[in-house]
Amino acid sequence: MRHFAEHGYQGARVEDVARELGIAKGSVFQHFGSKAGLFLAAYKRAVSSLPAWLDAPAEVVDRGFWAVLVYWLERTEHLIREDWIPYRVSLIGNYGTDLSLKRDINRWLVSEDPYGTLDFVEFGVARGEVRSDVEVEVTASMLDWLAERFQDALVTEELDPGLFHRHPHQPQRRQARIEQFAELLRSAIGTRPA
Amino acid sequence: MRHFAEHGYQGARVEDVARELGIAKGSVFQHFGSKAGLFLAAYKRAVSSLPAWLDAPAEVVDRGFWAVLVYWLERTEHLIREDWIPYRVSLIGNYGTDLSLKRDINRWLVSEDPYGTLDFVEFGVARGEVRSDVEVEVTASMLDWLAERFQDALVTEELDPGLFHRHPHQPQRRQARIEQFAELLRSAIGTRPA
DNA sequence: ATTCGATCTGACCGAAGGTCACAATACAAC
DNA sequence: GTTGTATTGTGACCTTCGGTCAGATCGAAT
Repeated sequence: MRHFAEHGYQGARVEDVARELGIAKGSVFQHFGSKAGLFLAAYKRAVSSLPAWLDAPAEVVDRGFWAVLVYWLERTEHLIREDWIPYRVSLIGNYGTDLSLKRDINRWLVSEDPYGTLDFVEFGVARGEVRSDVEVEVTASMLDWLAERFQDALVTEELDPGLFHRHPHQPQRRQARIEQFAELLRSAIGTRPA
Repeated sequence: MRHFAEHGYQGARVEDVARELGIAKGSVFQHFGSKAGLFLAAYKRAVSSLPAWLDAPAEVVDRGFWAVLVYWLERTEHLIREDWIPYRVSLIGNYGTDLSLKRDINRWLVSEDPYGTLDFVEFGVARGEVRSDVEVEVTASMLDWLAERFQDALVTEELDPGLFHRHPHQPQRRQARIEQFAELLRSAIGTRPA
């Protein structure tokens, strides 16, 4: 994980990873089959170590779906500074490998749902905070896509369409963006006010 | 473009591209500097060849923002079948290269806005069909992200099953998906009914 | 025809993913 | 402890492919 996080997928060399682990290059291929297999294992570990939506503190969860959403949006930057390696690996897996590996990654994401997005959406629907007139899967996909992309933009200039990094050092703007984003999301998938 | 579309980024070999063009490998590097440079050029061409939002037929544009949106959502599948190469190249650029190349791609997308998303959103705001209580950039980013992702899902359904979808391809649900997607988007960024 | 810069060429290089015959180790049976 | 077998580890070697460069070729100006 660390090596991929530091060097990217292409930039990471299997032999270096092996040397750091004190084993021979051949052993890495013995265990993981290929560089892609090695990365996939690292990716799964990285993503599994990240918090799921409903892992927010109990008092936040008690306040409901939207409190949890805003909690994580605001918390992302913090988490990344504390523990940037899994985020970086996840970013690389999402955008920086190749399509066949991306397919394996996606299959895994769909089957494992490591962030518990489906649970989270169902939690929101059960509380009457998320609309139920659209299939849960569609809502969950939308939340997945947008939250992932928004976090990625928040975190890295590589994927930022100018939202956060165009004007450096404007924390109040960042906060405004988070609020606007949550507002758009609330409008999209929240229950309509009567 | 064709070669990248058929083989992916990693799978495309510069020498093969050169041979197909009837020139020497060295010449490719002369012109484009590197494989990444070659791909970037192909990517720009591919995306530039795709229609912008407001390139929809005049009578559709006359019917407003949401008519244009639905027009393109429904038309995408057609376009992809007629002319899959640029879509595939765009997909590869979005997910299948590496982060440093992705950075260049993103810079270009932000500076060129090849789909004219900002124009399109401003068009919608001017007609009172898109909300104006949120910064245009945020709205445009959201539209960009979702439309891109939606399109990718359609492309990969045809070209690379299992890459994006929670569910296997179900043609009869296609229309429903498009409608739900448009509905979510309308809720998110449309003007609120009074 | 000559000159000279721009462009093209392909043999060559080096890096890195991947292989495999052999070595080392672990473990079971006696 | 010894022997036999299976599992795991090793690193020299192979192949592929992005990238380089010295020389060849082209083309416009004189």
